[in-house]
Amino acid sequence: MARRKHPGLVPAALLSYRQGGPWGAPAGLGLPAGDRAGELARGVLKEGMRPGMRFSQLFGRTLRQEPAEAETASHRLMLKAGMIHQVAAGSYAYLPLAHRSLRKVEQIIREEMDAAGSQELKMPALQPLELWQETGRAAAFGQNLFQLRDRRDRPLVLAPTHEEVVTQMVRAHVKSYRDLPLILYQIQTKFRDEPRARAGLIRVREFDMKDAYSFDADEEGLGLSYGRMVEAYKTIFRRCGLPALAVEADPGAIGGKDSQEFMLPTEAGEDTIVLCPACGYAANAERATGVPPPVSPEDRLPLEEVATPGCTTIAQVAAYVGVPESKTLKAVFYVADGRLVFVTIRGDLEVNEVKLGRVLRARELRMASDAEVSEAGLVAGYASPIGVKGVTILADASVGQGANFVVGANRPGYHLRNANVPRDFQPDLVADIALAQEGHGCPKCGSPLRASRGIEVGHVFKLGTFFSERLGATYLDPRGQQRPVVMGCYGIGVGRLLAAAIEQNHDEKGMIFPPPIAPYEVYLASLNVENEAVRQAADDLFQQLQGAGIEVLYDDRAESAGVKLNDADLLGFPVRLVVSPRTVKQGSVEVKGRREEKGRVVGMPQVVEAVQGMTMTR
RNA sequence: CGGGGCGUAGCGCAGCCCGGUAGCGCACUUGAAUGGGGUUCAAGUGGUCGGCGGUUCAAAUCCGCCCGCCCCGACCA
Repeated sequence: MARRKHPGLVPAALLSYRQGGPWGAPAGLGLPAGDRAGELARGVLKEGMRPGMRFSQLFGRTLRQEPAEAETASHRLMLKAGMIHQVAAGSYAYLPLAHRSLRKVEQIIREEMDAAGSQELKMPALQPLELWQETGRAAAFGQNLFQLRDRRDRPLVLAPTHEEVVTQMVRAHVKSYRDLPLILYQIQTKFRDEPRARAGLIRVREFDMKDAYSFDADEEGLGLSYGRMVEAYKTIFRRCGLPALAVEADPGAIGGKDSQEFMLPTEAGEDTIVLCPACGYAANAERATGVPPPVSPEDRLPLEEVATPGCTTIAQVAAYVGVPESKTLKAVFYVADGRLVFVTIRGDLEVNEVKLGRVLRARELRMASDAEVSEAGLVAGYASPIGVKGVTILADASVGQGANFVVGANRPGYHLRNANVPRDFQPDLVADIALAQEGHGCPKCGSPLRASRGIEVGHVFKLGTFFSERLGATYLDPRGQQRPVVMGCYGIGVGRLLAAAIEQNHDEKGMIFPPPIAPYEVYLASLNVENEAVRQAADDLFQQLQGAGIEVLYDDRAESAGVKLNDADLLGFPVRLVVSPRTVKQGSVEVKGRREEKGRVVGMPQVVEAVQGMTMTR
């Protein structure tokens, strides 16, 4: 830690940043009175945040080498910059720089949620397990739910989300249609015992989330609330400087109607999204519909057996028989809630397990083991939907869009060619269970789809009456009828948003913060602090900037120029100011934007104005 | 949970095979020089070698068990 003057005992009133306490400025110097109104007008974000900080007193240090464990850019850079500190797998402390960014994100979220008419509150993270059993979600979350017991041995959970509690609370306080509509939100710590935490703040086990819940009298009301939240989200991401993309998402186990995810496109993303450059269709690959490449029509030929020794994969079979993969049928076996399901799909396509699970209404879905497959009388690698009994056969829609397929013969070393539906076998169910892939046709306009990776930073969801029915959250309508409230929920991962922003905005030297969420707006470096004139000029400039309400980290450390300039690039604030013997001699300062190649020299009296010109973008 | 890798100073690593004084670079402290892209020299501080047990005269090193962390997969309202 940097050496500093011990603050000693200072009356509390003097510690306010307005007074210029020993942390914000040298004792005794004090800060100019400043223009608080003007400062706030530049962005309510500054509320409660001290605008200036000396690097020599900042908690957290930048590292020369990067911790070996970090691979993802945001993880690596945040560790290197001393912004985060790992405490356990998926559990991080936010040091002051990260904390400032997070507070800015939260503040933007608050402003937009408030503007959309929702009310902030805060619910407990510690909740009785019983509440989660009432809705069946204790089982649905399974191992992901953190559970613990109190001293009286009562089972408790650390909440992964708050639908149960908010619904229970609304049940007690909402009685009439006159109490609706209602949107409540909080920014709260969530706990999820993820199977694998990864990539720094991208997937963690303890994280802060803004979660909002809407309560309406009917579906139409829900539509309005949902629309308002979508608009608020667009504004939030735009204000954070992030081009988040709204994509159709899978509604999940609760079975709501609409669901959209807000994705930030980046290679480090965990999700695949498919989008149509022509018409704007965009969906999570879990959910997306793609039109598979067509196959040319042909006459139905008679079924015949062919020997295919050693051909147990689609690629081998297609090559051996001499047909394209799109003229074969793939057989995949799943166990859905204990029941074996024979899934067949055109050989050039992949099964989308999310769609499959939804079609089967399965709570638990997994691939079948080889043993389970042979117990059902099927031959792995040569399994055939033709002549199978006692097993549910589910065919992808693509099976009906081709003819004369090569399928297994259900005996080792043989396949059948010229299989046709429904002539040769009749599926119990035909549905779209194919994974949409790059190059498939857009379901809206037919143009080729593109695929991209993305990080989910927000999710909005129409819940309907799932929770209100189970927990008895009802209201009386104007005719005195008791009805369940209709709900929606809306989440944004705050820390993940910060990580995603860095993921998307960095170069080989460091982070490049979108200005609205940068920890500070300005990095002020003094080169050669031993030089009294430099020190004096930099100190003065530091005071001036703070007085103008500009957020500035003043690098007053006795470090070499290289160290300071590299740290400036690493931390990636929007503006870098350099005061050096050279600039002092000219009565000027070097001003450089983080994305700019070269700085420019600005006369000392014009510096504040120049900086304001570069940071007033919000 | 399956596969792989790793735990030695705040960070990056060597030492381990072949048992015998715990080392290097960075960071940190002191002094001197330097002063626009991780500068130089000198002298220092800092370590339960992840934990427990075993073998041995002697364990960072060999053996066993456990714990933690990372990556891939599975999983993921």
